[in-house]
Amino acid sequence: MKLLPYNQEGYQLLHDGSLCFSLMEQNGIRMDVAHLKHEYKNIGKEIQEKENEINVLKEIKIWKEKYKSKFNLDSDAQLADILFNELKHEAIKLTDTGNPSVDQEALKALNSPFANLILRYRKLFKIRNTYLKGLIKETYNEYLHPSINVHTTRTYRSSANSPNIQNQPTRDPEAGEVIRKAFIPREGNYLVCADYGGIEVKMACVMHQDPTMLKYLRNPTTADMHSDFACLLFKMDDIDQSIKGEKTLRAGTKNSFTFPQFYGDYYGNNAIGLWKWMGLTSKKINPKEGVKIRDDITIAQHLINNGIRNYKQFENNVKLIEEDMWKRRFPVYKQWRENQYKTYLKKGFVTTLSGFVCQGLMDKNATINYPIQGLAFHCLLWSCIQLTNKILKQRKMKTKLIFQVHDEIVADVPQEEYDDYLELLKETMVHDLLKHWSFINMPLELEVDRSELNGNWFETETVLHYIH
DNA sequence: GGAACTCGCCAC
DNA sequence: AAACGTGGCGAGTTCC
Repeated sequence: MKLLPYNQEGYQLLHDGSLCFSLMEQNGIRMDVAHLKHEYKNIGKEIQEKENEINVLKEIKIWKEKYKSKFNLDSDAQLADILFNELKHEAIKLTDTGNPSVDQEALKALNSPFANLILRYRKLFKIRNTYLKGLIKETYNEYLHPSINVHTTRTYRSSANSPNIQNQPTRDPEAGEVIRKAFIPREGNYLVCADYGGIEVKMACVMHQDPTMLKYLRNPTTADMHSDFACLLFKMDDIDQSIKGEKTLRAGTKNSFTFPQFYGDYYGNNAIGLWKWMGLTSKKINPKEGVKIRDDITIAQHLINNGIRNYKQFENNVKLIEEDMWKRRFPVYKQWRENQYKTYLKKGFVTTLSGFVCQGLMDKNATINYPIQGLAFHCLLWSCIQLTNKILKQRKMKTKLIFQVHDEIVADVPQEEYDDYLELLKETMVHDLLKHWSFINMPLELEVDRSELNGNWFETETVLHYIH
């Protein structure tokens, strides 16, 4: 895969972007080394405890008898052999190469003390060996200087290594706390995290200009795409996000239907995901199971009341909503997708609006997704460059950009510069970008989270939600 | 002893 | 007819 600027603008973006990121690398991230070392020991003890608990189980006896001195708790191949050959469990899923899988989903399905302990052990092992170990290794004089690359991805996104600053845990609260508490601002500073809301969906829309999607994106306070699809999928009149179960259904729709559909997924996978989000554990529908919606009834009971009595019928509804989505709601978007692929077949490449060529062997999804991901990231890259220029040249501020995660910029900001920096973010990431790329014909959203003064990356609060 | 592979899992 | 996009990395494993 060759990376290739399409025009002068593309070239300049990578040139300035490289310089900007190189400065970020120099700035570095302040780390709480004592915390890292303390947690490394702490988690180590927990790992040892789990090992001890696992070691007395009957499954381990069988495992050790078979593998003798080669016994290795960290070997997935051995684990699969014991579970599926020796203990005759049924494999519920296979790996890419056709072997029985022992990933999280497969082990959860076994629902045994042994499988659950392995999962717990793995999680702790990951926190210690991938994250804590990597952070300790790469921290010099209390600062971390991750490498940021702009030349490694087919999509023209960035990547990061040593360590990968772009995949630090956050969704799992336990891992998030252990790791993100180690990231701290300089003395007297805040960590300020600014991210674009829905930038990929917006950049897709910039290209396809589907009128229905435009309407959603131009009316963010009154229209909500994910709620609308949730209503169709679950046969509800509306979604009340103040009800916990209904909020979950909306989140499930977003994560298991809308976004995967945009990436090129289909109803079959979506239905499996949605079933889990509802809290249903087997393909046989159980009216007592599932999240509670309004009037305190389960989603399973609600579906039954509305004529969906089994998984197959639910999957069929997802199929109907998929058709509705592309044929009736977003026909222009659908046509644009077809045209992307046709263009590629004819010319051998597609381009991004930021000035790059996507070429090489691509399947249909790639011709659709690469230009979207690239352009979305280039919104952030452009903002990083402008922010850096303003901070250094125009304002001579002490604020430092320290890293970036695709659609989020993290800065280390002195208390006295905080108000100015917040204004700079709004001006640059929203107003200036809209002027710079006038093809962006919809509002942009900016969310800013801030740590406490002398706080850390784990304990942050939202200080701004800006739409313009 | 290192390269290349598999698997699993973290992020957007 | 088939069916989810982009990365990095630790550990195990296989091969040379």
